[in-house]
Amino acid sequence: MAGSNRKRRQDPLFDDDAPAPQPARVPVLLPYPFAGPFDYRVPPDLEVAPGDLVLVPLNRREAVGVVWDGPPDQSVGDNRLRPISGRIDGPPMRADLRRLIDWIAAYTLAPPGDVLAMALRVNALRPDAPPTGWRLADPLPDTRLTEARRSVLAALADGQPRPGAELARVAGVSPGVLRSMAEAGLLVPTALPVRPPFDRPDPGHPGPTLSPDQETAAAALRAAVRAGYSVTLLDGVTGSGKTEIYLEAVAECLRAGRQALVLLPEIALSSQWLERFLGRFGVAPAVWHSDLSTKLRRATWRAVDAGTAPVVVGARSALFLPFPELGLIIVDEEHETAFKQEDGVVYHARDMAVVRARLCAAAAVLVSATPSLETVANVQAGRYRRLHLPDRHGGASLPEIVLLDLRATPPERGRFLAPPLVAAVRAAFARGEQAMLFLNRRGYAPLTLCRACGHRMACPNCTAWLVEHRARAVLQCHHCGHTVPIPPACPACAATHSLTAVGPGVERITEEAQALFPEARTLVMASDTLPGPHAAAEAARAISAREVDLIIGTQIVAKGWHFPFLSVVGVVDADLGLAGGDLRAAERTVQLLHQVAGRAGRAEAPGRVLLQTFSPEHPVMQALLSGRLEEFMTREAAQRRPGNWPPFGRLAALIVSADSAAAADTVARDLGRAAPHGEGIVVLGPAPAPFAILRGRHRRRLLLKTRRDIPVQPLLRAWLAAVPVRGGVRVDVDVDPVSFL
DNA sequence: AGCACGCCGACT
DNA sequence: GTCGGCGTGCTC
Repeated sequence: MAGSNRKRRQDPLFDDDAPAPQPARVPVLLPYPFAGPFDYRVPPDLEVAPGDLVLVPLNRREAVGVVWDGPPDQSVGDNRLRPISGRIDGPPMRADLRRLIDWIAAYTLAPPGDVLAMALRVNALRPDAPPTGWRLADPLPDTRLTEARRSVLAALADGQPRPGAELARVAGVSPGVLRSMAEAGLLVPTALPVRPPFDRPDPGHPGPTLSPDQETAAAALRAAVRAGYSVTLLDGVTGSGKTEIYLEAVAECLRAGRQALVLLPEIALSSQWLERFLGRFGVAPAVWHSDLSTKLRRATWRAVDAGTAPVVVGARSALFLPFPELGLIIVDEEHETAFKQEDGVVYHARDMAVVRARLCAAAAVLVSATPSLETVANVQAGRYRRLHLPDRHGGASLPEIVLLDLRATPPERGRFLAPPLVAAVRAAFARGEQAMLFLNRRGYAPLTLCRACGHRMACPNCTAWLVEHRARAVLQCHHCGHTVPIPPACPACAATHSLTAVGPGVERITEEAQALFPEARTLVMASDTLPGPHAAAEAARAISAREVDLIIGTQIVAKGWHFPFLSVVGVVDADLGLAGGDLRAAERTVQLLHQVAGRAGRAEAPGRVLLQTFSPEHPVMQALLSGRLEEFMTREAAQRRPGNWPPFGRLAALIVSADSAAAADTVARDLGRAAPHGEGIVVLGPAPAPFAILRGRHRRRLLLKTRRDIPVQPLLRAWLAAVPVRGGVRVDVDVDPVSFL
């Protein structure tokens, strides 16, 4: 505000004839990894204010930047200052979004420019955006008109600009005619008016009837939406109707004339969610994800900015959309690790959603059947409120959980489905119901070894085995994508017919299932068999239409689907996620398996879930068996508290990576020596990162663990500044790491 | 991130 | 003899 003369107020202190107080220099944030904004000189004929998009000279080129806030840093002398080239038309970036960018940069230690780059990638209004439509020149030049040109003029006679493709079609001319008319000065390129591309959801549209419990929760959320900033955890078992409840909060937000954002972990798999939204409001919401078409992206961005997209459902990046009136952010499946962005700027969309809510005075609602320990800790500390739903809604009972001890009832040799599971699937088919087999592993087999010499097929770039994909006849690394044809002989000992698949993937389970149930119509759901939203939506439709008997899938089958005829779910390897000493392995396994189990028996048919395990006595299995998840999470939390592990302490990881092990070791050792120390501060490592070699780079890891009242960012900044990092070596920072890869 | 400058290999 | 590989350095 101060310093902007765009809106010159009648101020007695200023002589109206004198130039308005325009600062000589302003900070401009550029979408590049610099430590902070650069100062630029403001030319006398230009008026800029914070948030304006500007074109500036940078080195030997022009760059797009955003005029930032606060005083310029003055570290560069006036003589070295270069002038802003010009303002870019279009709405400025609003203050709350600028604060969000600053906040994320400060918290994650990412260069602010890198965070800005994410927000600008979301911005569909680039300076090179082509004109989006045509209107008639005024006045019209006096030119001879052909018949084709006359029909174009007729099509534009109502004064409404039209997009080129539409105009050519309506006028019945080729696009070339429009081009030549533009050259002749008859047509002028013009921005199309913001058409509301999204219908206004009607909060009064009759939705489903809520149970008394649901109505109580909905009323609490409505009140929260009216009250400004707050964070509420909405939790309850799968099937308790959480979606219906938070859609009431969305309705209340709409009644208040504000916008709502719903973040889903996997927007590509949201077809059923959209149907429920449609059922509640009668119209579809705006959808946002990274591979929207340019046209739809632009329309959506503009509509959000203009406030004519009242509800947006989207993936992580929707957090950076320019909502002018954001009143509510829902984070559905808040425990999902998909909300953590792992490359580039490393941030957790759930936590940043809470930050944005605070900056916008909006309500945040975190939704999950199995809330993360972080969120539960925030509830217990009084920072978040909690709305708990005790029951499944609509009379459907929770599925019966059965533990299948693989030691007691092992599968046949070379098979992976134990007889009781086979029998349960067969029984479901006999009743005309559907069954699902869940295994969180793509491909045919996770390991290939030579029976003759014991050689294991490993990735040359990563510390990982190659996964066999038999249908494509290749071995593939799931970390770097390295792919080789299945070799005809062992590469180590040259023995033929000696390579053996070890362990199952969904492909192998499919093979086994087809042998066991040859009459069943089988559908495989994995990220590589369902490429994109349409394939996933089509699969969901086929299942709901009972065109499928058996569903075999990886974790994408767990995501919120509602399959009314599915009554038996078999978990092929319930122990899978527990291996490897990850801090969150148990928590994540409970969350994933509970979610998978929730797919069974949501309608009339009661569900049965069979978990194949080698350790039925494991607390994770016992928690799933008893359904007392909260108790389990409390015990899990109790184990983390004494060592100050998250959520009771703070954690940050430094990943050192280099082309050579020696270079990585040197920097890792230097970091180890310069490690911060003090009361409540612990540094673990350096140690080889769990994938010691990834994509050909050698990786070492250090962990900084502090008491919760000690902020890690200043420690990290000082630490990194103390250790010079030479060329070819990178040190990546991950504040609040969720995975330990 | 770009885009330059800067020193060592296979080509018109 | 040049074109060109990408290593590292700088950008208000």
